[in-house]
Amino acid sequence: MAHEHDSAETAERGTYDFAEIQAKWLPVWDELQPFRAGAPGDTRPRKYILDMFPYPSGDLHMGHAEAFGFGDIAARYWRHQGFDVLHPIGWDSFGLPAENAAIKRGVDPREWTYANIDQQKRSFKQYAPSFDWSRELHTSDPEYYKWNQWLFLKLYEQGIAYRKAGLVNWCPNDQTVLANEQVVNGHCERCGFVVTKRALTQWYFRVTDYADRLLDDLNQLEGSWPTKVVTMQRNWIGRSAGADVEFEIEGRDERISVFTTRPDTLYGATFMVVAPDSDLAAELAEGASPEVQQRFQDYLDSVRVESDIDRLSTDRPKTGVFLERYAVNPVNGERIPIWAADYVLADYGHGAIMAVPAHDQRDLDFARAFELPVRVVVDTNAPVTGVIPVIPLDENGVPMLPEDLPAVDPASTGIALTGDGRLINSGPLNGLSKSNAIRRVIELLEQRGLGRAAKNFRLRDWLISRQRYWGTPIPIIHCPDCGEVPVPESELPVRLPDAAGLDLSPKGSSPLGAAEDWVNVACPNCGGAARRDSDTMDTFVDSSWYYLRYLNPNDDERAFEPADAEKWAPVDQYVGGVEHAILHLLYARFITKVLFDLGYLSFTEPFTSLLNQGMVLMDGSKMSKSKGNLVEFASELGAHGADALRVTLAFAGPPEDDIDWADLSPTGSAKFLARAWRIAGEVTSSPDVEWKSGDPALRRITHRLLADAPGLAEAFKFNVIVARLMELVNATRKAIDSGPGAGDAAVREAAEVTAMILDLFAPFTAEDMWERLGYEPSVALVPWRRADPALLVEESVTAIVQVDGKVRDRLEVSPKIAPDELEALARASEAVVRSIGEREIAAVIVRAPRLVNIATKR
RNA sequence: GCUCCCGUAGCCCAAUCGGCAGAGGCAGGCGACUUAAACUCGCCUCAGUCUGGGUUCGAAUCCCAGCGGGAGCACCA
Repeated sequence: MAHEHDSAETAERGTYDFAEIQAKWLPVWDELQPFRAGAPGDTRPRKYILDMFPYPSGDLHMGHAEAFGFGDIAARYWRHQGFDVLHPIGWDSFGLPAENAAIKRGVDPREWTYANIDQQKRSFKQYAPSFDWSRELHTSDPEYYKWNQWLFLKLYEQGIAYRKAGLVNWCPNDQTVLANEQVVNGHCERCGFVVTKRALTQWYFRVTDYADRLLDDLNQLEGSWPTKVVTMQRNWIGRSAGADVEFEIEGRDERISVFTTRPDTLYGATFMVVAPDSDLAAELAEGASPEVQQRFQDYLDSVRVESDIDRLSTDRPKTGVFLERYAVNPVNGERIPIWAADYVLADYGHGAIMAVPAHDQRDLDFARAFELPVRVVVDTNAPVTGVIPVIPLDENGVPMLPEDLPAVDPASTGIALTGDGRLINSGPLNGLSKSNAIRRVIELLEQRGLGRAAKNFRLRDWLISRQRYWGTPIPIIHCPDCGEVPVPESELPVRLPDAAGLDLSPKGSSPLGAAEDWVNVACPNCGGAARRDSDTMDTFVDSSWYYLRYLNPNDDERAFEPADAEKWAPVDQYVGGVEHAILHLLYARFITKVLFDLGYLSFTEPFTSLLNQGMVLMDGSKMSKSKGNLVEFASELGAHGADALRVTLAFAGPPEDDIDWADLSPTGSAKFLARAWRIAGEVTSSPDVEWKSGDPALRRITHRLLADAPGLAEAFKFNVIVARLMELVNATRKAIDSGPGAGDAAVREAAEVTAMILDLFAPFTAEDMWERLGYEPSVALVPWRRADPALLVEESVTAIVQVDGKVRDRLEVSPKIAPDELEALARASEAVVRSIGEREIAAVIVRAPRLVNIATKR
């Protein structure tokens, strides 16, 4: 009998089986398409939620699961809030891995890439993020990269895209050039090889023209972008203010300009240094004696073989060569020697500096190494107006007079005096503070035409050409007669030639150059024989504007429709890894500003809000096959199901924190989901039940969650929402088992709210619950239920009574209690009276209705 | 070396404005159900917030110093 009863009950309630639920709902969603955005006539307000699109590596891993999970929570949340949510997905499908696989295994990079996309897409479908798949795009499709080329031509017209010769970063492993941003601590950002320099002619985007705006507009992003990313971008752009100062050079007609942030120390300049690898150094050396020329040449050779990584080591002894040439200090006419030294960089400022060893540590190190004079021009012990002077104390704690201060001679201490102070030994600047002296000396220089206020950036122009196959061909034709000729827009796209028959192995020049049929063309201008530019674009060009292509990825008339951009863009919520803090995000900001200037966009920042998810670690370190700590996404998915994985990752902690898979329990998440799901099957009331008749205690918990969840979601506190859902499910369980029972209206209400909110984290379970509760799919489109304000106020609150900050009593009072009434109750409390004892009351702080603190005299 | 972030139960994490340190989970313990086990359900244990100062009626929260961990930058004139 008992057995029979059990099976009857099981048949009615069922058992939670994630595989069954997944298989049940996937086809339904495919049919219903609840995540299609921008339906004609849809009047809902719009939100654009975007995940950084993936490189198609073939499989999803835990990092994807986490990142796309967070993006999906946001997308689902805004849908419940009544928004028409655009949540697209696509593939960043150009790039080296495809090419390297082709070289290694002889497969076609295109086939390799698209096979990977197929596989990864199948994984995605299992995980069920609420993507609008109808907008899927591939950057390696001609339909996409055509518009990359269009963008290039627009930039070319503006003079923003240009070609120049220069020393560029070179990765000897990938056999290609790298942008500055792709060199991390002297290593290739992709493969980790040590980067070297090569003299090459390459294509650049003039991002430095936008440096000021890229920096200043970061202020708008503060608060909605992670502080870390904003700081990193600020540092990367690296604006510094100072002056350009011109020095006459003996035996040279033209003056040399140097940039300095400390023009106030101009009287302390005792020598000049030029970058050995600059044209300037070569020219100066030419005018010197043969021995000097030889020594310079030897030095230059030794500098050239140095990799960046050597140059980066900070406490390396200073090296250099005296060029036996002299410059003239514009303010005091002093003759100072000119040296070539590698601590001065050729591509920053003017590739030359005035050296002030007393007040700059690097210059001081150099001066001490080569016994050059050191002259102090700022007395850093002197008090400065407007600044409270810090007067040093002697060993007895008595303030020291300036004349008693220890001698601080940088030449002997080896420590440069970089602080503020009063100018000395500086003619008209004597007595001024640092900032006043800077202002004054710039005035003097400007009057005499020998200098001016100036600013400089660490940011360099973006090198965008690559000598590799699998990328967007640069739409330029080189004609012997006409020079650089842009491919006419009507002839776009310039399609990539077939890989078949091409040697893709890295040679330092583009494989496209060998595709004779492709590379040889008639000049669009004169019709003569000409050659296509055979370089391809950095894939960061592809991703710098893809967010706009999603608006209508099939538009073959234009890259995007400005009216669509007006409707949807900028992106309301962008989600992705912090590894793109500089690269991708800086480039996308830059291109957005360019498109704004060209009149295609009405906004200047692409991503209004940014969420950087942390990493998924295993046993404290990054997962990798070689470490043997790899947790496979596919096997976890098979073991626990998509929903349990999503809940586990969302619950693990704040999204921006790194999480350790070893600390997590997908089994625990699955148990929670099963608990929630079972409740939906136990509800016996019908959907038209009167909510108000429900148990008030349970309703209060439900409505508090309804009220709090939006704030939590918008602050990305997804882990807290999951915890609150668990609390609600526990309370509902209790209401069924030992409270008003499964038929109570509050139980149904709690179950429905659980399903609605659970949809953010566990869409399959939520959808199934929704059905069990008697509704049609999809729960994803259910509007957020409004919290009843009446249920948010407590009937009574616990007021705590403190004496000298220590809790002595608790009182149950009305939330509307008057402060003096509460104080009277507190003073009457026996525990409080006992605690105060004989002491006299000094003050009573009342914060009705929560707290009374009685402070006594001590 | 410089800058920024973080230190709360055995572990992962909560804690609107400075106002009861605990919401949730993991692990652990006890119990109910079971012939038994699993599942499920119920109950329980556990910290005074890294250390030392300071401000305050009151500090996990604000300030200073130190210790520990993480990140970024690192010859940028």
